Amino acid sequence: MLDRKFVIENAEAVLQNCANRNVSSDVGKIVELEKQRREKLQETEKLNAEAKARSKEIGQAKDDAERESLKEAARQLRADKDAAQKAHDEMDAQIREIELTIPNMAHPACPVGVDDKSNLELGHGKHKPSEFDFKPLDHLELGEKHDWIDFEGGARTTGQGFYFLKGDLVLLDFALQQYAITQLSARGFVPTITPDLARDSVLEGIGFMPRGPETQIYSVEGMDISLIGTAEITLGGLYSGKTLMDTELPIKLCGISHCYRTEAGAAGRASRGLYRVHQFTKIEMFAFTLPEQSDAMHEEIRQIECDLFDAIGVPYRIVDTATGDLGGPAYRKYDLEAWMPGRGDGGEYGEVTSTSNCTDYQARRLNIRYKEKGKKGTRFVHTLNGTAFALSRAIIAVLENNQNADGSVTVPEVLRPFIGKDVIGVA
RNA sequence: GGAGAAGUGGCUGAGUGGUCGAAAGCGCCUGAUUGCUAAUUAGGUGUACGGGUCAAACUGUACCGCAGGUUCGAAUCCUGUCUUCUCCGCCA
Repeated sequence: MLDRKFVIENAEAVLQNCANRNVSSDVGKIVELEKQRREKLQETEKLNAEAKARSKEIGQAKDDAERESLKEAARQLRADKDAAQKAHDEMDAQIREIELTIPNMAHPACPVGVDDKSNLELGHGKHKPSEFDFKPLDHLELGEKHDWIDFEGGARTTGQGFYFLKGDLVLLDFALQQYAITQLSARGFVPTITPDLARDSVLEGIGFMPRGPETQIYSVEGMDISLIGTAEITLGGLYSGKTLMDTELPIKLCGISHCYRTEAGAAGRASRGLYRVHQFTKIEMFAFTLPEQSDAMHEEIRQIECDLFDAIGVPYRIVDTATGDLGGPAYRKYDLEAWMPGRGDGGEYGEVTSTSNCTDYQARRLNIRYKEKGKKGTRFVHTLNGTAFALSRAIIAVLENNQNADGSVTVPEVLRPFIGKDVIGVA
């Protein structure tokens, strides 16, 4: 959510931004409604002040007659005030409804375009895609060969898109988690295991739609909680409604959680294997910062993502996401797309991480503020998130890039201490 | 899951229908004073949204977990809800 005053005072820029993001919001209506709302607010407050004054006089009334007449006057004023209040609240609700549809403003350097075709490639990782002197398998073929992944069993027990991970792949999964947690911890991100469910109000604050036909989220029947699609939700919700001290910031967290996604409407884009699944584990970075820290923090998180994927020997490219592909909360977003030799014909890049600077967009919805010592008032914090490893996709990248002619997979050196093997899938 | 108790300002904690944004203490800030990492003393010290101003000063409204209700008037009474604590049950 944007600041209401900002929207009113910069209606044209906000409208242009909506267009750039391929979102339609009735900004003009907000401007008009807000003007009316303020008038109504003043009327309400005036009536209320008047009613309060009468009520106070009742306590000191000389006699019953005077008391009764004051009561009547107060009753009338209160009724008028209630009517004005109601009108005001209705306008306020209408404004808020529109406000919720307005996306965050975009970083000035953000490539402008209505969809991902305008995404800008910023650079590549340390490693180049391998030249295999054999025909590389995709991760599903590798998984089948070694009995690592069982989608059939997943479908039988749970449903399409669920899977069992088995054997050495489990060790690889844990190794990636451990490595990420170790690295992030060393860089000041506090390891944090979060709930896998969150209140719908928190989901909404982060920018997800918990229910409805377009939802990507599994919700729990009869309760206002849902399975989270990412730890961003719970980590962001962690300080909802709180006012932090500026000296506490930045707060850097390394979230560990399962992620559940319905992937509704993704059928046409269905991908083989682990690429698009209903449940996976994710190690997620999250930061609460001062406004002036968020740009630098965003670069820091992006750099960590690069370091992690460089460390596990996966080739990738960095993408600066175009305005139309940013989603609602992001001010700027970088994706890492890993080279996946088994994807498409002869390999393709596939998204493995994403880091967003959401500035104060989520903080305003979640009401997360900070206070500067000695200064009056509070301001909203900035929030940022970024993927360290999404297990499933990181596994794809490791398996496909490090495979050998015999179908075994060389374990990236940094992961070996956690696995205890140099190679997995040896016949 | 069952039964109780409680949720007040940065903290502790008063307040059971009117003059309460809320006593007191602590903490914090400012000044005074004492030559000594402190004591004493005076004053100040919440947030949000409006009005006002170049900016302040100043000023209106709301906020005593949250949402409703009763009443001329609610921190105070009623209902619901959330959270916390205690006891019981169950259980990894």
